[in-house]
Amino acid sequence: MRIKTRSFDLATSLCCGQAFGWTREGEWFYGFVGGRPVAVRQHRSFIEWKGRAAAKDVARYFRLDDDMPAVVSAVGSDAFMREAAGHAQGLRLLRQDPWECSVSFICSAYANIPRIGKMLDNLRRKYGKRSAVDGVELFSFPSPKQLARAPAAELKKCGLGYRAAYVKGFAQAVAGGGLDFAELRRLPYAEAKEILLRHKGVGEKVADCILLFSLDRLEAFPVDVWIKRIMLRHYGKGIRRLAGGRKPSERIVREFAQAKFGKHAGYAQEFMYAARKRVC
DNA sequence: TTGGCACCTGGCCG
DNA sequence: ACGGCCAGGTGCC
Repeated sequence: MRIKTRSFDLATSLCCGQAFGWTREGEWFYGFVGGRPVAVRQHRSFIEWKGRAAAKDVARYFRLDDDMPAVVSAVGSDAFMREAAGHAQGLRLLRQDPWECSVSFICSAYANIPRIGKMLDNLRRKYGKRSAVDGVELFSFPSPKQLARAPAAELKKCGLGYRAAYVKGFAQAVAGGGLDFAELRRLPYAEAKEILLRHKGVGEKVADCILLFSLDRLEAFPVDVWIKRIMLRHYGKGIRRLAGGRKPSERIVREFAQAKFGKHAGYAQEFMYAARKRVC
């Protein structure tokens, strides 16, 4: 099956660090869309895939509903951001599953990218269901129930370390109905974030990642060490003014960015991150 | 509200 | 080889 696209680049979107579940073999990417195992590739302006995923789920996952020229013009109010967006051509945010996205970023704390990928892969292999597409073996992401009942020591052995307790607690909240993603999706940014922050292992940055990558809150602006560095380099003057002489905190950087880039601030963050080696 | 420190663990560096 | 250092943050004081 295939879908025609515009302003879309599959590899850029899948490899910019927002999702961890994809493995690449040549031009094909293997992973899950809408719970279904798929192999996806880009051919000219088409997204092409093998597997039983529905076209509407593919379009939804890759956010083909976003109007990219409008997004770029909304966030590109200065030369630096326009240049960053230019180097990140075709990058889309992905609309990920909130549960998997939450666990992914809870695991991201104080780890590096290869290690985060390893932790999540270990969880899939230990608790997920095995399937295959095109002869390639794939494991689904474990359900909240599965991780809720897994012994913390077992999660630790997947390489989660001290994050095991956070993941287990979060899984119990989701499995037990104490956290409802469908409800979060309906709430405004600040209210949804406040609820996420109640859970151990979810701080400001992780909450913003969950909101941006899975709950359609495009005004979320996750501030990690990279983004903070880039923001201070290019907007240091304005940020320090907002900080009122104090050392700029992550919160100040985020508030500055949200005020400057507006309701699509999250895209500005992704453009900067993707272009960091080129222009930052 | 802000600032500072410890943290599981695996991969990299010297 | 093998010990020290650091990593996409968070909890806690």
